[in-house]
Amino acid sequence: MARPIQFDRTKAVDRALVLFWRKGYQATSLADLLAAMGIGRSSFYAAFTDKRSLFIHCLDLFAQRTTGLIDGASANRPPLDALQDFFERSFVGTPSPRDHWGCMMVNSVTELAGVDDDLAGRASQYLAALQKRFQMMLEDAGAAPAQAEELAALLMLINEGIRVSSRRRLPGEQLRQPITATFRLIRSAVA
Amino acid sequence: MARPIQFDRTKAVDRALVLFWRKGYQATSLADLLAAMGIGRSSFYAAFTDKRSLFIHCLDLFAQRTTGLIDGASANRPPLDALQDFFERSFVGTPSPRDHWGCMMVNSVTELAGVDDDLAGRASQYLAALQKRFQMMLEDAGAAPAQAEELAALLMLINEGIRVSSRRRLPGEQLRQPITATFRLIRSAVA
DNA sequence: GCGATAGTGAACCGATTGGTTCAAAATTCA
DNA sequence: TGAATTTTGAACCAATCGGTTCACTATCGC
Repeated sequence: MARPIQFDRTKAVDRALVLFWRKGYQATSLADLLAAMGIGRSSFYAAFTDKRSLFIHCLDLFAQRTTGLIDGASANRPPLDALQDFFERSFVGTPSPRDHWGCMMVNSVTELAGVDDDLAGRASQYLAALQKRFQMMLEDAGAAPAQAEELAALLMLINEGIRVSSRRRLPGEQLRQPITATFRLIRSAVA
Repeated sequence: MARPIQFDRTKAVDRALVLFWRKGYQATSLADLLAAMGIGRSSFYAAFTDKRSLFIHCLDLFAQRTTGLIDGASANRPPLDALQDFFERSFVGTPSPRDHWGCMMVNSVTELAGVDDDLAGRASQYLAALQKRFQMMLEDAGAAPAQAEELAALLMLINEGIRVSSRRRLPGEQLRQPITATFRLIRSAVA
């Protein structure tokens, strides 16, 4: 009865990421993690130090993948189109269950602010970096620096709103329309 | 040394509400609640049944007060002005610490979706009711029904975004500007 | 083959979780 | 005043929390 060989680290992290994403930090127990990752307690602590450390790692990974998602949409396309795509792709045409998990950074901020300010601050920093990205793309689209900053702040508000709303399992229709309206505003302002 | 007489129920509930608002459901322990409310365990369970029941009660109260806040702003004023006030009052000119607590309904949705769907659903319902309120005020301002519905959805997105951002302790400047921009859009669309 | 290393499951740990019990004390009403 | 009724704190409960220890086993380099 050959015992399962050494576990696949990246796959285990992915499983953990999904759990943290869906249920948040506190509601994800060690037992949940071990079951999902398919490893034992001792292996867990040997490989990831801590529940908290693993969470930080997952949050890191999530942020990295999110910016990667923007990069992917930016290939050879007008910056505004890519930006709009980033928002619409999140829930339109994606019948994936992820649609209802929101954004791990937004979730972490709301769950952990005032509880674990270090973790919440990390998540907030990643969101700030994402917002800077919005800003740069708006400048690429021809917006003046001050205008790009203002519009990026508006986009981040919309982004946070979308992630919260998606957790509410609201019909996608209610999300798509405000996005197109916002981008109509942006395009007319930039042009 | 006269023992303190029977505790003030409404004051105790208020203290609990603040705790739940700031730290969320899970991170608020019974010990936290008892200390803040100034009562003993047995009194707690006799009066409020449950931690969960008390939370529901507080969430209820929060939603009720939020709509009350809109009503307060609506007295003898153009509906759009009142609506805009509701958004700007949340963080401008209010040096209160509440500014950084966000919205208990938004917090509850993100924290509890997928963990306690009953509680999360309740919070979501209250948000939906608030959105209906937005919609009615937009209609009062002269918007066509379909347009009012769309703009209300946009406003709810902005609202959720603001509450998340306020938890991040972002400078109020970054919130106020997108709001005025959004209302500029709304006013031009409704007129 | 062998020794070193890495990975593993199970037992165990103290602390904390939300919740119950109960006798004593404070209040109410006659 | 004295009996009935609330209200109270403290002790207690099982369950779960995150984390550690350790002997055993698979793997890898030689």
